[in-house]
Amino acid sequence: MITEPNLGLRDRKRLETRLRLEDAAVTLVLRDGLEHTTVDVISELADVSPRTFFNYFESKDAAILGLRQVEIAESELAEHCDRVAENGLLDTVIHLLLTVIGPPSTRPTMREDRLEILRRHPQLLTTQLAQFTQLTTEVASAVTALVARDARFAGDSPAEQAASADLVLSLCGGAVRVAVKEWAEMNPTDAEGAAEQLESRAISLAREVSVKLS
Amino acid sequence: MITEPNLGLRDRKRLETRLRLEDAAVTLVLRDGLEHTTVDVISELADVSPRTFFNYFESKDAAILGLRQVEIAESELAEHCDRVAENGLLDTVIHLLLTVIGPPSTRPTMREDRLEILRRHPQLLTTQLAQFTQLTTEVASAVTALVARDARFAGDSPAEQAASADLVLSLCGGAVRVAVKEWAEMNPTDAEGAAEQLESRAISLAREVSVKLS
DNA sequence: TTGCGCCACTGCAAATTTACAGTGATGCAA
DNA sequence: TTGCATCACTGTAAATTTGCAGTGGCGCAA
Repeated sequence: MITEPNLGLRDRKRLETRLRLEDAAVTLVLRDGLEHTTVDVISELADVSPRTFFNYFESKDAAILGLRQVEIAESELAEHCDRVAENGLLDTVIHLLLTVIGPPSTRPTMREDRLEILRRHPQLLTTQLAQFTQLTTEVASAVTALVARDARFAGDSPAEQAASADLVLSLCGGAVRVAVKEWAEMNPTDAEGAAEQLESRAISLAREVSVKLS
Repeated sequence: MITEPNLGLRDRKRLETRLRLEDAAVTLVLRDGLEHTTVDVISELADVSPRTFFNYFESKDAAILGLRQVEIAESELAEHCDRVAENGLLDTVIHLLLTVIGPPSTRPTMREDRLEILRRHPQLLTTQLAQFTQLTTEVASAVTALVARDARFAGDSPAEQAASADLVLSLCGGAVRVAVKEWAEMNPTDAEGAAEQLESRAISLAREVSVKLS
């Protein structure tokens, strides 16, 4: 059991429960197939009640695919706003994206297992796509809020701010995507603690490009 | 991990938490001594917050000695009352006593460990004694309620009922004590599932005597 | 003696989990 | 076609856990 530092007891247990549910879902689907894996047995294997399952995931598919519920609370946004002053907009948006995507699972083979599941049950791709769409929308509005609070865009019109937010999101999204791809291509044994490096790698990618373009 | 049957998810987890706390307390006291074992480290080893510790035990000593908080809820009493109709008063009181004492821990060496702790830290005997006193008092009032609901004592005065309750409690307490002593003297390897036999042994002891005296 | 820190323990509000009783969709057997 | 069972999912109240800010005792150093 990898102990997550910087996390209080409550948050650590929440994370562990989420991972137990994802592990149980993936394991059971691989063993018994999608239709024979009910929410009840997933919850039983994860040692929580079925109702708790739906406190963590919007649907059975979401647990199988590891899709997190996307909703940026006002308080959370405030934290990110504080980051803007210290670290700049790019860093903040990248941090926000990684927060939304969530920490990669502890199980090393999780990625391969999920790809195998998608291969066997292509209907899950629908859920996958829908989630990506919603995720982009949600994050976009948050980024808009962040841009509106940034001094450099303070005088712009709302329309201009929205456009800037879209561009910032594109840039940061691309940086995260590249960083994740690099991470995904790493030798699994090297993946130790790469989660933290993911953020700094994405940030330096984004900064590089933005400096070159400025 | 021994799975307890007949128990819902909520009750099973509550039992596991209690046992984790008792295990942690005994382990740490044996390793580090009584004064170096704080509630904080016990809770940390049991993976709950220190506040939760005090939801389960009235004091640090209670956890070390495995003394359960004694309080017989109205609903619990109602269940026991149902047993009176089916099984008779003696069976019911004995069942109540064993419920209050609580199921023996899963760890086989727990008894020896606690005796060793009492040897090293005799001041814990004070807590032990105090608890026994309170336990007797609490159970006594419950037994009084049970007697009051028993058809054979229905016509008696409250004073007579109270006296009968005391005698019934003495008899059943003695039976349980003898049964526990027999159990404690068993070869530890034979102690498998003896918890259930404990009750039937105590019941037959009490019945034997009451038949002989009637 | 005084202050300071550690520790046992408590009160309380907020977060989390559970039990339970639903609803609606879907498949399957009579 | 008509139940009937199963399953995904939801609303809600109650149980449980946690964080936090205490209180009070006690030892120990200045």
